[in-house]
Amino acid sequence: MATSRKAAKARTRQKLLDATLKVLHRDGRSGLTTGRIAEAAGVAQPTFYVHFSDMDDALTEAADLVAQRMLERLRDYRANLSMGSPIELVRAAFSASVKALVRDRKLAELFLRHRRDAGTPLGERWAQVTQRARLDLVRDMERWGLQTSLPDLNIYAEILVGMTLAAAEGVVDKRIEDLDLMLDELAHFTVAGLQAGVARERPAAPPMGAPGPD
Amino acid sequence: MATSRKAAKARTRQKLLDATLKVLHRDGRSGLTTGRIAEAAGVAQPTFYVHFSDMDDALTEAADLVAQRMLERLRDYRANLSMGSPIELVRAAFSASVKALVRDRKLAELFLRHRRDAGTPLGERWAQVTQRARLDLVRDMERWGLQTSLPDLNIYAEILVGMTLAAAEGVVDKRIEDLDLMLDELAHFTVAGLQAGVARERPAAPPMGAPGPD
DNA sequence: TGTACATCAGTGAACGCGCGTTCACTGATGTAC
DNA sequence: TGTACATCAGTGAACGCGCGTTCACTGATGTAC
Repeated sequence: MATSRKAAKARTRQKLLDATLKVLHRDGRSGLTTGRIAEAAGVAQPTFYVHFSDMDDALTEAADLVAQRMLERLRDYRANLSMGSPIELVRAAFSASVKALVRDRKLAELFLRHRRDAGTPLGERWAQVTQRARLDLVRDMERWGLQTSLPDLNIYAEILVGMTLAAAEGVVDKRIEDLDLMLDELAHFTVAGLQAGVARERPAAPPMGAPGPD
Repeated sequence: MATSRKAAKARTRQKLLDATLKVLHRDGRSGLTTGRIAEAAGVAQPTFYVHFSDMDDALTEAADLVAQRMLERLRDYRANLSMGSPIELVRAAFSASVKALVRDRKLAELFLRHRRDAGTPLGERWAQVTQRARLDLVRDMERWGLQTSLPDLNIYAEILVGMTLAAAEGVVDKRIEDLDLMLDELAHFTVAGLQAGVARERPAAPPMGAPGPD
C-alpha cells in the first residue's frame, strides 16, 4: 500500500488531537502537558513533536477541530428547519443551536469554559463560532424584515445568543432537566419580545444615512 | 504603635492579592506564577509564602475578593431600585446588574473568563455569584406572583441571567456601544416575554404536590 | 527614658521536579532496479 | 519476484529552564524590666 505509512501517521496525529481534548477536559489548561497528551494517545512523549511544532500548534488544531464540528452541526440542524408559525420556527432554531452545542457534553463543557480565553487559540477560534452565530442571526432577522422596526439588530443578536448559551449552560450544568419545556418557554418569550419591539412606539429615529442630532 | 507591624503585613498581603488579579488578567492562568505575583507586588518571591500556603490558597482569597466586590455592588445597586412601572423596574434591575459587573472592566473580564473554570477556586466562587443571582431572581419573581402563572421560574431565571451576562459581555467586548439603548430593549423585550408567558394557555399542569401523570 | 532581649516580616540562596525541547538512533515501510 | 538502499514515524536518553518550595538569616519593630 502506497499510503499505509501516511495513513498510520494521520491516525497517530488524530489520536494526539483527541488526547489533547481529553486531557484538556480532564485536567484543565494548566494540567495540559505534552507528556500527558502523549500518554493518553498511547505514544512516547517526543512523538508529540513529530506532529506539532509546540503546544500552541496542537491547541490551535484541536480548537479548529471543535469549532468545525460545532459549525457543521449547526449547519446540519439549521438546514432542516421547516417553516411554520413564527413560534415553531424560533423554537426550532433554538432547539437546533442548543442541541448542536450540547450533543457531546464534554465538547460543550470545553467550549463553554474556554470560549473567552483571550490570547489562546481556544478563545480565539471559539469566539468566532459565537460571532458567526450573531451574524447569522442578524441576517435571519433582516430576512424577516425586522431591521426597519428594531433600532439595532446587533442588540437582539446579542440577546438571542445569550439566551441560547444560557440554555446550553443550564443543560450542561444540569440545572435544566426538561430542555423541551425550556425551548417552549424560550420560543414564546422571544417571539413576544420581538413582536413587542416591533410594535413599540419609539422616539423618531433618523432614517439611515441621515445626519444625527449632533 | 502596637499594630504597625500587623498593619504592614496586612498591606503586603493586600498588595499580593491585587498583584495576583493583575497578573491573572495580564498573563492568564497559565502565566500566573508566584514569581510574577511577587514582582508585581514589589516584594521578593519567597515573601509570597509568608502570606499564602500555596498558589491555590492565594487564588481562593483573590476569588473571594472579587466575588465579594461583585456581590456588594449588586446589593448596593439593587437596594436603590425605586418602584415604578414594570418596565422601569425591570430596566433598573438589568441596569444594576450589568453595571455591577462591568464597572471595573478588568474585573469583569476576569470574572467572565474564569466563571466556568470548574475545579479551580475562581470557577467555584464565581459560579456562586451567578447562582446567587438566579436565586434572587426566582425570589423576585415569586414576590411578583409569577410562580402561579409560569411553569418553572428556574427556566426564567436562567434566561434572565443569560441576558444579563450577554449584555455585560457585549459591553466588555465592545460590541455594544450604547448600553442605555440595550437596556431599553432588554426591559421591553423581557416584560413582553414575561407577560406573554403569564397570559399563555398551557396544557393543564398538576397543582403543586399532586402526583404527576407517571 | 534606657537597655537588653524577643518576635517576626521579609529575603537571598539553594534545591528538586516536571516540563518543553532536541537528537541520535531504530526498525518497519517504501522504492529502484 | 528478489535484493539493496532510502525514507521516515516513532523512541530513549539527555539537557536546560523556570517553577514551587524550603531554610537559615537579617534587621526593623515590639516588649519586659
